Amino acid sequence: MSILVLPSVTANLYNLSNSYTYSKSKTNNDQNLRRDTEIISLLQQNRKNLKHVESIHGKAIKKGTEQDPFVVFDLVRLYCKLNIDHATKLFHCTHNPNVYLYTSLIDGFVSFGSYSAAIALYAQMGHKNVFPDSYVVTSVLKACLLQRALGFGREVHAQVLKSGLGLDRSIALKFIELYGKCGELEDARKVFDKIPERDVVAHTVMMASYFDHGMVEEAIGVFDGLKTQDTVCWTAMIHGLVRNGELNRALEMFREMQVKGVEPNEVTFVCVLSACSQLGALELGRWIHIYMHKCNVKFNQIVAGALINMYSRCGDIDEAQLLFDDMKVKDVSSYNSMICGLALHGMSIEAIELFREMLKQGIRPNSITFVGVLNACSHGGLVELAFEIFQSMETLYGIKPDIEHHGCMVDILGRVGRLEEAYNFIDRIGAQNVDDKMLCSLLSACKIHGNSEVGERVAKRLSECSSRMDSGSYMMLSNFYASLGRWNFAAEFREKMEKGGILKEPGCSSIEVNNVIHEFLAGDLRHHERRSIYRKLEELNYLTKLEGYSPATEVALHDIDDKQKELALAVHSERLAISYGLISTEPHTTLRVVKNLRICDDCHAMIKLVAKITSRKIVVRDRNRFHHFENGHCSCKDYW
DNA sequence: ACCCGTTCCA
Repeated sequence: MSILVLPSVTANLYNLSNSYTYSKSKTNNDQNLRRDTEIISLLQQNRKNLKHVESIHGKAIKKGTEQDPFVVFDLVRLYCKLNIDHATKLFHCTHNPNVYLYTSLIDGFVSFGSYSAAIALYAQMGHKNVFPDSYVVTSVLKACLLQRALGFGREVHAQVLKSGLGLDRSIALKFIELYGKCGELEDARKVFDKIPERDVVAHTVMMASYFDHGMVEEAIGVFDGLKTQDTVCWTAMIHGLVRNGELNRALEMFREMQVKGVEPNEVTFVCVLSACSQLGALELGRWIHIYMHKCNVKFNQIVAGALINMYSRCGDIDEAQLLFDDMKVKDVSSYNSMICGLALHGMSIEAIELFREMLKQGIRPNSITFVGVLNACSHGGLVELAFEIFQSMETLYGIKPDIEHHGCMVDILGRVGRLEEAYNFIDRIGAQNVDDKMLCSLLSACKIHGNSEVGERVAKRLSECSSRMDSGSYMMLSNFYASLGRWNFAAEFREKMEKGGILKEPGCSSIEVNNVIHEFLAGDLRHHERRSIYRKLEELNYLTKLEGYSPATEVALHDIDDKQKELALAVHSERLAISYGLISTEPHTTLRVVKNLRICDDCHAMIKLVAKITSRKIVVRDRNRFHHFENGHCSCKDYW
């Protein structure tokens, strides 16, 4: 069968005649014959190509079967995937569209991101006296939850209860999801509790809703309420724990899943790899990588990206690079993972070269790409290049810089000491592009460069956005004033923080030894080998002082005497983690430490010497980037 | 005739 190609199909397409009726000779009483099977099977075979679908549509018009509800239905569904405007026009040319046709176009709008159009169409359906079925309701609820249209969702709920569709399973699932996404957990729970046969899917939806809002224990309660959990349910559990920062619990769950004999799938592995990335658990990550091959996991783009991310965030940028080079098909996310990884390791030139390579391959950068590239510029001190790229975002790639990108620019200017410029930049970009993170970064730069004049202006501005300040901002302000010796101001911000019920995020470092993550807080005495750890630390203090290390007491900012300051510094969490690493691993083993805050000058200076004295490579990931210490030097060249 | 819940990079 050849495809009839009309010269200007699209032009004629929507002048549909009103005369469509089957003549007696073409129909009999069998409903199945009341459809143009030829057109439908043609559409089945040519679903991917807009031109082909258009010409089949033309053929239907010629045959006079273009109002056949089955033909229109298939056409609208295909057009929805190919060209939403075609779908809309065809819909409006259809006489008395039935509920199926409404469903297809509503689904089309949803996948196109036009949620309000989907909702409007559903409302219009009511006015045309077309009665909803369970499918169209689930479709419009999908639009409601993505649009967070809680009010309309409630109207639909009332309608559904009246119409008798209230007991439908898929509708109930969507209501749980809608209420869950909108933060109405009690309503979500009510729907969940009313489902007569709560299966694993309903439990999974309810669980994910709790996790979305940080209600970890409630989510676990729902999970435990099931007798048997399947792969997806376990995965939702692991993902929920990861999202809520319960990384070790997530890994425990993964182990338990294996004990119970439930096969993980590629989604499970992506979640587990994310936990490894955040923990810096390289050995475990490597083991999982090997294990994935045994589980016949599909290595799709997301899985590959998760692996690249894991290796680079765990400090093994070479392995990340090898994986990236091996990828046959690379999309924008693959490049983003690698660019961000290189930036994290301070490999600015490599990151920017990769960005150029990506452009050469014709891959369009997105907003995340630029965060990575600008971060790379920041770590390399490449100010002018950063401005060039920043400007090109909108002019060349049509991407409006958001708050994150503006933050990178402030960071870059601050780091190289162009503080006045950075301040003017913030003034220029408008309040909607300024956040406390950005002001903190500039204030930190002012402190490092000893510019109290700009610093005070920034501090004033930062303290004015107290409504959305976190512990980092308060500590920054307190430390800034302390560095000027203005102890009363310093104390005031600490008090404000305590009164506001905001807890200081404690410095925490972790190190992986034999697949176990050991965590240390500053001055931590919980570890069972604490005696040996502190003995090692004392030895290191002694040896590094011989090498010329002198504790820079001004970085410890309490109003206490110098000896006390030295003591406070001496037990910073990263030092404990390194001491433990030294006593628990073979000589020459690389130590990898992950710290949740930024490393301080003093620890940085000391670790350089520790690496030299012990002939170890020491890799530290802090909040911002990696530091590779070796033989008395750091890969960041003391610039971070 | 429309299809259940879980995924990386800032």
